[in-house]
Parts: sequence; structure tokens; C-alpha cells
Amino acid sequence: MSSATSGARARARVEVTAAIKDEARRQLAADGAAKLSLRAVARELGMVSSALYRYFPSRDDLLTALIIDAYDSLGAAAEGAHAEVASAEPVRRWTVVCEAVRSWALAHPHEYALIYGSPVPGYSAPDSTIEAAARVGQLLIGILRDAHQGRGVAARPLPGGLRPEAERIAADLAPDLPPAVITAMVAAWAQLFGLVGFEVFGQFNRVVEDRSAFFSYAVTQLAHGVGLLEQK
Amino acid sequence: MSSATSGARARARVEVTAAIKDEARRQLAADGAAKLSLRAVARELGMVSSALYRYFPSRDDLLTALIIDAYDSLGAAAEGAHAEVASAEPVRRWTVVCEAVRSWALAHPHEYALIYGSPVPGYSAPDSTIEAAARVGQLLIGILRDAHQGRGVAARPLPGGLRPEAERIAADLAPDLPPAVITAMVAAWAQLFGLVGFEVFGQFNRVVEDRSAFFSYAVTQLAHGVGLLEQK
DNA sequence: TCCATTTCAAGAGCAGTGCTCTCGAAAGTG
DNA sequence: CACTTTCGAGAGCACTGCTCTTGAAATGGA
Repeated sequence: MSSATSGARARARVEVTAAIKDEARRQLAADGAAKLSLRAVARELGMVSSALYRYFPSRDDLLTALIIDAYDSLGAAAEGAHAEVASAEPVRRWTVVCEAVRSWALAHPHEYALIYGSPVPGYSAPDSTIEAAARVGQLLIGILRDAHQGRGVAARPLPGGLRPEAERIAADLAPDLPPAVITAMVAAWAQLFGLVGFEVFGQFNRVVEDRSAFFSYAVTQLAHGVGLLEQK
Repeated sequence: MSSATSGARARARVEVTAAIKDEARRQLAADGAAKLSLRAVARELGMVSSALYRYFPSRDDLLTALIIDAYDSLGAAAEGAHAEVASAEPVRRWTVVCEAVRSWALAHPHEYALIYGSPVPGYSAPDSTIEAAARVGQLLIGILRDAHQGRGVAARPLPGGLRPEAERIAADLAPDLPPAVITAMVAAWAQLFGLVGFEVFGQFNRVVEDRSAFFSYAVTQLAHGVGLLEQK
């Protein structure tokens, strides 16, 4: 059967591709993206460097694959944590998602740097990444939506100048939510990664010591800032 | 005179050192830190690469020098902008400083990435950077201090668990301010760079369009979050 | 089954990198 | 004037991403 035989080839191909990504991820976790070397990956896999180009046309393409995986890994971590408290009150669900993001980032600092640190020079995010990148945001939107339906969110007034932009953002992300809420949420989204980034990248060194307590306080403030009300 | 002659040598040395940094900064601004090449810098300066090691013992040392300069440049930009509104009300001073940080970051994206993006692999910030790095934070603290003396800041209660850490932070940064205020300020400080980073690094692509309006709204919220009161 | 085509690993090679070492010519010092 | 320090130049090492060619498999149609 042609499908079986070519399937065997295809299977071998995905296996090698996966092995390359795994080894690349290992090196990434160990030394960071800057030191990820195609030749070292090939060497570790017992193949010659030029053979690797049959699977990834360039180093940047390998990195792109790792970026997408990292977004997925972070998204899965956040979704998994959220699922365990899916029926809790919104503020709790919000903080749990934020804590999951932080935990993942601390456990995978180099992968975090890959997706939320300085962008790789020549690289511009291909469309394949934007879906994976949006998962955490979607999660937060879902929480706000539930809270909104249960009247657990109080939108604060927007400054007049921001009205058109806020309506545009809301139309794109969540037409069923008040523009003021979704706009505040986008700001909180960025601010969340400011908090996480400062901790992962060492900006809190010699400033914040009890970082867990500090983070948990900060994301609770963030939740209140988007209008989520403590209830029950 | 020995001081004059050796002064001539020393002068030549600082001149060459400055020329190297200038050319390195040019390449950094053009292509980013990853593509900064010692050999290319030397080539552009008409010297051979090995000669450059008389001035910077390694590529990382050159980068460190650029990092310190970037912190200083950002700090100067923020301080300069603040000086022009030094007598305005606190919320305005706060937003002006934030806007200055954003403007500087947008004008110098690669330098911004150098100091607030992913840290360089082997590199750990030497003590010489921490002073330069603190300038924006000091500015924000100063604004809060003035507002506090004018009763223009309302501290929100801290969760009990954060109390010891908040007092530690306050003792380090501003013993004359309420721990709740200074702690909220540290969070806002990190969140500010989350907002700026998302814009500079392209995370707002296809999400936020009118970024100036959005940013100005977000940092005003931030000001209120730390307890700054709008006053006439 | 045989043959043409496609797929792939291997090797050599190119241009570039950071960095080290040695050497000789300056410049400053007693 | 001799002596020492400083500095630029050059060669060279080990490494990188990437390309090209070559030869051996695996695949698929006749």
C-alpha cells in the first residue's frame, strides 16, 4: 500500500523532527536561545549538521517551532490550572491563571524569554503563532465574560478620547463585553507580563524578596482594576 | 610633565573607547544586540579586531557598557521630561514620566530590549548597573513622596500576609512613605514596563491600534492604583 | 520484478564569529 | 639613553549558519 509505505517514511520524518525539537528544547532550557546551535543539536543526535536542514530550513525556523511550542505549553499550563477552579468565583479564577503563568515562566525562563523577551532579530511572528499566543488572553476574557453575566464586574468609565479605540478592541476580542472592561483587561494582560518578566529577568533582585506574596497581591489588585468584584 | 604626557595617552584611550562605543551603539540600533559584532565594529573603525580587546576584554563587556549607557539615557530622558512639569500635580508628573519612558523605548527599541528584554546569556548585571537602573524608580518615588506630604495619596490596605515584605521594601526604598504606597508603586513600576514592552516588542500587533491613547489611559489607571489622587 | 524518481545523510567548503598569542613599533619613564 | 609599558597588526584556533555535491537508500509505477 502506498499510504502505508509513504506513511512509514512520513512517520520516520515526524520522529526525527520531534527528536530535533526535543534536543533543541533541551539546549534552549540549558543555555538560552542565543547559544542554541544547529551543529550542537545535530552532533547530539548523531547526525551531521547539513542533514538537519532537511527538517528545518534554517535556525530561525527551528526557533519558530520552539516559540509556538512554548506558547502552547504556557497556554496549556494556564488552562490546566484554570480548569481546576473553573467553578470558583471570578477573582479566584483570575489569580489562579496569573499564578499559573508565573509558575510556568519561573520553571521555563528561557522559553519565557523566547516568547515575551526581546524578539529574535530578523524574526517576525508568523501567523501560526498568533493563535497560540492568544490563549492566555482568551482565558482571561472567558473569566470576565462569566463574571459579566453574573454581574460580578463593574466597568469603570473610560476617558472620552479612548472610546473609539476601546470599541474597536471590544469588537475584535469580545463584542459581548463592555468596551471599558475589555480595554482594562488588555492593559492588565500586558501588566501581568510586566510583573512576571521583572521577576524572571531579575529586575526584582535586591528589591522584592517574598515574590510569591508580592505577586499574589499584585494580581489581585489587577483583578480589581479590571472591575472584578470579590463576591460570596 | 608626567601627568600631561600620560594624560595625552589617557585622553587618546578614552577617545578610542568612546569611538568604539559609538560605533557599537550604531550597530546595536541598526540590527540589535544579537548581531553586534566586534569584528564589524573594528572594521568600521579601521582597526583590526584584536586591537579592540585592548579596550574591552570581551564582547560581553562591550555590551555591559552599552547597557549602562542605555539605563542612563532612559533615566535622563525620564528626568528631563519630569523636570518640565516638576511643579504640576502628582498624577500629571506620574503620567509624564511614564510617557517619557514609552517614548524613549519606541525611539530606542534595541537599547530597550537590551535592558528590559531577555538578559544576555552569561551576563549578570554588575553592581555598576543597579544605580543607573534605579533612576526611573527613584523618580516615581519622588513623585509619591511629594504627593504624600501634600496628602495627595491614599494608601490602600495591604493583605496581612504581605505586611512584613511591604515593610522591608519600604525600609529599603523610602522609609518615610507608607509601606502600602511604596509596595503598590513597585508593582506599578513593573506593570509600566509590561505595557511598554508589549508595545515595543509587538505584542499589541493586531490588538491595540491607537497605542498612544491606550497607553495614556493605562498609566493614568496605574497612578490611581498606587493611590495618587487627581487634584486641582 | 525492474527501473526511474524521490528522499535523505554525509562530506567538503565558504564566510563569518569571539578570542588568544606573538611580534614589532611606538610612546612614556627613570 | 636605556627600560618599561602600551598598543596595533597579523596569524591562527575553534566555532557558527548555511550551501553544494555526491552517493546510497527507499519509494512508486510499468
